[in-house]
Amino acid sequence: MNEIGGRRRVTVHDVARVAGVSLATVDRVLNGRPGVRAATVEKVEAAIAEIGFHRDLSASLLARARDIGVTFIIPDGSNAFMASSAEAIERWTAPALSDRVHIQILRVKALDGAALARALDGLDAKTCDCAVIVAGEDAAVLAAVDAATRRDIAVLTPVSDLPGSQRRHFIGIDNVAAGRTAASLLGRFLPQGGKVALIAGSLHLRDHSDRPAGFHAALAAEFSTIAVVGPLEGHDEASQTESIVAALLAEHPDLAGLYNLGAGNTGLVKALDNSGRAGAIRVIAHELTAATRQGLVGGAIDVVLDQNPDGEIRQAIAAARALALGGNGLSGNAPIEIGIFLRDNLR
Amino acid sequence: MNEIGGRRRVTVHDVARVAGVSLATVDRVLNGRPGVRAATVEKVEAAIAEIGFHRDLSASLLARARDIGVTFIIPDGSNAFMASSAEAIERWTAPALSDRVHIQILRVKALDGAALARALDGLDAKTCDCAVIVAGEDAAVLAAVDAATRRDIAVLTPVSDLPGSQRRHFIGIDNVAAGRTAASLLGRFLPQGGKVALIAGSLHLRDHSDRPAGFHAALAAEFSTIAVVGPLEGHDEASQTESIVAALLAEHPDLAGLYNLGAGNTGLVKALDNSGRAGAIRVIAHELTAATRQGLVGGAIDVVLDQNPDGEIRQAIAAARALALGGNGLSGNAPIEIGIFLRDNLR
DNA sequence: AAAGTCATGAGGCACGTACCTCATTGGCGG
DNA sequence: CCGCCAATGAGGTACGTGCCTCATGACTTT
Repeated sequence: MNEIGGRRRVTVHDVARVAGVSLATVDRVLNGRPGVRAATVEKVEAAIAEIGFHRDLSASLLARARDIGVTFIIPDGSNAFMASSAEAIERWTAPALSDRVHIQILRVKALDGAALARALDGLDAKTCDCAVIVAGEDAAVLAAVDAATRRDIAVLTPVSDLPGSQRRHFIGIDNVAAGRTAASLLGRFLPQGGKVALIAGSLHLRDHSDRPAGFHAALAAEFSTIAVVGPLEGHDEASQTESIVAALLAEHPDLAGLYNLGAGNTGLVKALDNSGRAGAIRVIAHELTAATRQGLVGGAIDVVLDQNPDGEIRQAIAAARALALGGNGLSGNAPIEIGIFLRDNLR
Repeated sequence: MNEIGGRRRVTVHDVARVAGVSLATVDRVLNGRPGVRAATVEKVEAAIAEIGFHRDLSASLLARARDIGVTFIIPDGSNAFMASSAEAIERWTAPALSDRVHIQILRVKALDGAALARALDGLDAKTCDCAVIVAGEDAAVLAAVDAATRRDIAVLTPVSDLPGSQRRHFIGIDNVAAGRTAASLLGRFLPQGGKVALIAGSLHLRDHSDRPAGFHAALAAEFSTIAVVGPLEGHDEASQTESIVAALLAEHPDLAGLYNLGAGNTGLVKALDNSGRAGAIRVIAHELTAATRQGLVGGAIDVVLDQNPDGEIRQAIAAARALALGGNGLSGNAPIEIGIFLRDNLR
């Protein structure tokens, strides 16, 4: 009794019966194989719509000879966000295996479009149904993405979108909104107005250029009493960020707020602590990592905006599964929300 | 070739071979059927661990004769949060069907423990593997939950925990942390200190008593210059909340902040707009609904704390699937985070 | 010693789909 | 009219697990 509440499950047999064709023909239509007249295809599709047939993913997955392969290509290096993404991927590897999704991680040199393109080109459609990449806007990468798509490998681009490419799906936060949110919080934190510093990492990645745009726009629209210093570039690097912040603090004794939209937060916290002004300046940073966590708990950082890598990974896996199983992969996954963390709601 | 990268899938046959027992015995162990000596059980479990066997959910689901039934029992009435939960449930009904999860919604009278208990008692294990309920701390409900658990129906309690029961899993935000977060934000919004009003709904539900606890604790610890007015009870009702807020605003011309931890936000926004002081008072409310959305966009509300019903529903479905399939259901689902929304990061 | 109980083995069918091979049909051109 | 080919039918096997029946051997009870 494959039923709940007395209704039998609708199967391919039902489709065949209603359409007045054989099972083999239904199968040909369902799996896009050749050898069916257009008129017959329509009959089958009408029957599918009429009785509300939905392919049973369990049986489908069981019947197809091979499992689903998903390859994550992530930048190598010391970037804390990427490290936590990698952790999240590893955390989900075993559970995904229960759903016959095999996960593989490939590391490439950070910010090297050519290397990423080579990695993409090297993917074999036999062992990889779906690639998940973090890419800058690079011509070589765009070409590689399109080539992979033509080889029947779906490409997902979390974190940073690739507008010009054939990518199937974007998973990630709205970085303009993130910048706006930082501005809006700082504005409310400083009702008297004041001087606020903006620190960027590299402007190469799209997410790092969207954020300042949103930040400036929101400040201009709502908080005209706040003046912005910068942007200064910390190159996502702890020691550089530390010296920049230290210089900044020395130069502006009246600094009231600070927004670091890049990485290198270890340096940020160190500089603030050393200056003795931690807690007196309202600070917003990005990505929940060991460094920003410590900053929150210690009081040097007020708010952390987070991309929720765990959620992104989960969604990427779900989307990959849906894509590989013939769905469109877009159904029913909400966009990732911007995580906002204070000391008080740290998970 | 059921493989990726050349490694064959580990099946029950492999377990049987490695353990040196028959397939039937492995099956008995895996599905908790009687008739196996303890020593043999250990042999099988050792083999499972050794070769890393994981039950194939697809095949398992396919093999068992019936699908998974999940019943959501939600309070009837005009509560906006429940309405958006119901929407989220309906949104996920179709996608869940692809995974052989049948979703059913049962509505009971709000805040009526006896009615909820009756609904739970009426569930048949034949058509329902898992019930998801929102319950107050009621003796009748606790008993019904335990009874359902004994009938092999797993019970999940999102939103509001039931500490004394046999519930299998809690999905929901940390409401003490939510209260702390509201306090922490208001404290930072009002660096000069000031008077802040606290409005509660009913203190019957656990979430509504946890929030003020966190709120007061955080204020006391970090923001001693802020004085609290209240708590006043709005009974989660728009008209009552409106009159309370109107009276409050009239009585305290110097009110600087407001935290409504209950529902009835339509009334809150109306009272603020009518007073002409919307935007001049920092306001924090709960649950992203049409009313709070409007408040955010219009400027009457600064921040909304949200339980993310969509995420909760998704997790409840996933947990129900895992539970019904013999897993423990707890693996790999992060606790729900507190959503923090400003006008700038509205989704 | 006979009868009974318990642990286990052996094997088979079912679930719904994918994919394969081998007929069979009908229409077409030569 | 014959042969060719495209379209379709018929039917099988496989995927990995759940669940069922029946047989067998060992050990206990009377």
